[in-house]
Amino acid sequence: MTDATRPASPAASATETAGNPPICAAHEAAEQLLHLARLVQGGATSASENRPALTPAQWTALRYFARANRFSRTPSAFSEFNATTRGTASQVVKSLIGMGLLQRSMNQADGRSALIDITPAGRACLQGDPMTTLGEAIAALPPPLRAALGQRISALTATLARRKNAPVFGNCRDCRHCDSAADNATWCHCTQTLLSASDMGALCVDFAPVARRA
Amino acid sequence: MTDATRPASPAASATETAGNPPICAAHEAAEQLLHLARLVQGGATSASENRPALTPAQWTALRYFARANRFSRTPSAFSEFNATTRGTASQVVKSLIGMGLLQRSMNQADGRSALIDITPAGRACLQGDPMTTLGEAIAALPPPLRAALGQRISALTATLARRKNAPVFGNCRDCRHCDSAADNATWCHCTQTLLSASDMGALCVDFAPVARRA
DNA sequence: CACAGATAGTAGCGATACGAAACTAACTGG
DNA sequence: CCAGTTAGTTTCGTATCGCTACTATCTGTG
Repeated sequence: MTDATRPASPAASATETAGNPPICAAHEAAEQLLHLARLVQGGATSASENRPALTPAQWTALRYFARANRFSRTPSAFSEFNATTRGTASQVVKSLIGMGLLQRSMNQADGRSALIDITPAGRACLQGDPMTTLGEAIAALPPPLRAALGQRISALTATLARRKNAPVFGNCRDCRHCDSAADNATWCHCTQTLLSASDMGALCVDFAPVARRA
Repeated sequence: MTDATRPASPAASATETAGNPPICAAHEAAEQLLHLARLVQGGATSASENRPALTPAQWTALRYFARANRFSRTPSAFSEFNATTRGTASQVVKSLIGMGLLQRSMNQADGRSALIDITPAGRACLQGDPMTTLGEAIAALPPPLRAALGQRISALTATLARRKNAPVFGNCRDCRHCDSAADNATWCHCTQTLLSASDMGALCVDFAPVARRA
């Protein structure tokens, strides 16, 4: 391939990126981060035997209801988490229920509220989550780098969520509502319940530096 | 709020997250990363005076054509970059041209190819890019953390892109086609052209650990 | 108890994103 | 000259997603 096949003359190169301040490293990193997310979600979401070709929104919902604790598995909480409207969230949930990946049950104490739980089929489906490729890539990092990366991303998420007026959705282990009395159990002052060890790693709407219901 | 208002009995808590292996840190970081991207793109993309309410895909395209070098500003290159089809990329470009944010010109050497350039209006529009909130949050990090974060994200992007059969799209300064002879200019063996300093910071389709045209 | 206001969830509408496939035009190699 | 490839567009069907309106339920106050 010779120079003649290239579109721009050398003289043209002066104008094309001129007048443009050199992109700062932070801006560039932000672009790469969005690009990374796009690569995970967009590229070739084809179905296979154990991967039923869910849309990005459906994967997000399935992941959410697999990870959220029992106070947070409602359509409304998911809509807040995902920075969308309740209507949109309701549709996504409905579609997943129709596939048998989620199931709905009534809240005995509040007739308005619905409890959404992931089904065994839903858990099996999560094994084919396209996001796991990213998880594996992160897992391949040396442990100190991986830990630092996770901390940074968490902090950025919190910053952005605050700026977008979305709730922060942290883990109970970092929540100031929680009182770690014993080794295996923790008292949550917000929900007035005793949390098991598995609860501690789950997402919670009531996560708070800022108390929302106290 | 008392315990009675809470939906699940303590006994139910044993089943809801049981049978679920504790989510590993890498998986959790991957989820947070996608969540972060969602917060940037999804939440309240309302229009204001200098921000014309573009869709996420349109923002991505506008950013791409602002940053890509002169060999990479084509609809096809953008479609590869964004892990989408040429048809979709064509539509997004057309819409931005209709808004006057991009402009098209013919490639003299190849009648099939189109050159897409960002207009002054497009550059002005980028000032209102919702992604800048993320850029600012990253810029607020201490410099060593920021640099490490950027490196990690770049590496992850490259890994994922390779796995998705998408091109890697790096900067010329990291490309092995490039031969830094002088301080201000670099010879690119791939395109047989002399690159200016501003070219070096731009995205290139021909970026290569793997030579695609050599 | 009555009632106003807030909240959980759903339904329908419209605009749009996106991928798949078909198509045209132009380039490339023999 | 001609088969094969590549750049780009168009069309179409599906799904996303925000918005608005609506119902049902809960909560607080007098």
